[in-house]
Amino acid sequence: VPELPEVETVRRGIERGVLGRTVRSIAVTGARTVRRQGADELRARLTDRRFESAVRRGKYLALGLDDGSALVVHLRMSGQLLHVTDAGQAMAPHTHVVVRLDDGSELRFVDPRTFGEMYVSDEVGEDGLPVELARLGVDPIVDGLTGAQLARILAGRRSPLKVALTDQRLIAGIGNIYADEICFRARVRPDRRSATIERPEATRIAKATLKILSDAIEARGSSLRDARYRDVSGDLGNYQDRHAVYGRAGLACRRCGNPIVGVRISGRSSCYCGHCQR
DNA sequence: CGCATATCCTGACTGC
DNA sequence: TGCAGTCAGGATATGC
Repeated sequence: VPELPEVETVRRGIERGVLGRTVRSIAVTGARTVRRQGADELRARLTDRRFESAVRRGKYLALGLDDGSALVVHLRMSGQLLHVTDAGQAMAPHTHVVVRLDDGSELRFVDPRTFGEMYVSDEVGEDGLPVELARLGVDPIVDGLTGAQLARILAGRRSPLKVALTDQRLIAGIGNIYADEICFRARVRPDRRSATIERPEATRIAKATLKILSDAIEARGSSLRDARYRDVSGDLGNYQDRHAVYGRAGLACRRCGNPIVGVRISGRSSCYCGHCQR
């Protein structure tokens, strides 16, 4: 379940190992991964291009190419973008796209559930961001997030706080896991109506957002038990060990010892401490 | 318009 | 032990 910290970890791996490399050839074996353009189009746009930059916004990666276009990648639920230095290494099951680079290494897109996708965007702004990603809201790590900003975002919304936190058009990069963790750290229940969040609470939520996301990036993301998430080197993240509420329904709260409550908010499983969070 | 729900998909887990 | 059924969720389309 890659969210902002996982995608940022992947971005950093790409930045270290792939920038400056040129695409020799690509092989597409999973049509759904390239559904936006099709295999032929992707091959035509990528072949002989050199990777020059790696930009992230929310959960999207945009890998800038030397002709001004960008390879856009979204991992969705189960996608992995691996940088395999030994091309002889066996293909993982559900490898849908292989991009062969001029140093003999390969970028491999692996995705059991096939929700993830990649395509090449022509319209890329000065900031390296494809124009169609402008619909995304504020990225808490790239842009920062203040209490005042968050208060404006939440004002007048009748839906639960968690719905706003995970709405990519408002704030980009937070998914189900980090939304619950942020609410716990801010001591606010995720099912509170956004409009009822008071200014001091908005400040706490904004600060918790920056702290949780940057700690998670430092820990190289969260890899759950069933998790597909791995970084470009195939390594797991460590932040799952520090989850306070996510996936801990029925277990004792690490702060107060009361059982963590599991509920469904807008169709998504959610966990919070009924004692620590108001 | 705003918010809720269904959909895509495979693998891990649950229960009989 | 085996197997059917359930759950997981990011983004988007559709429904109320």
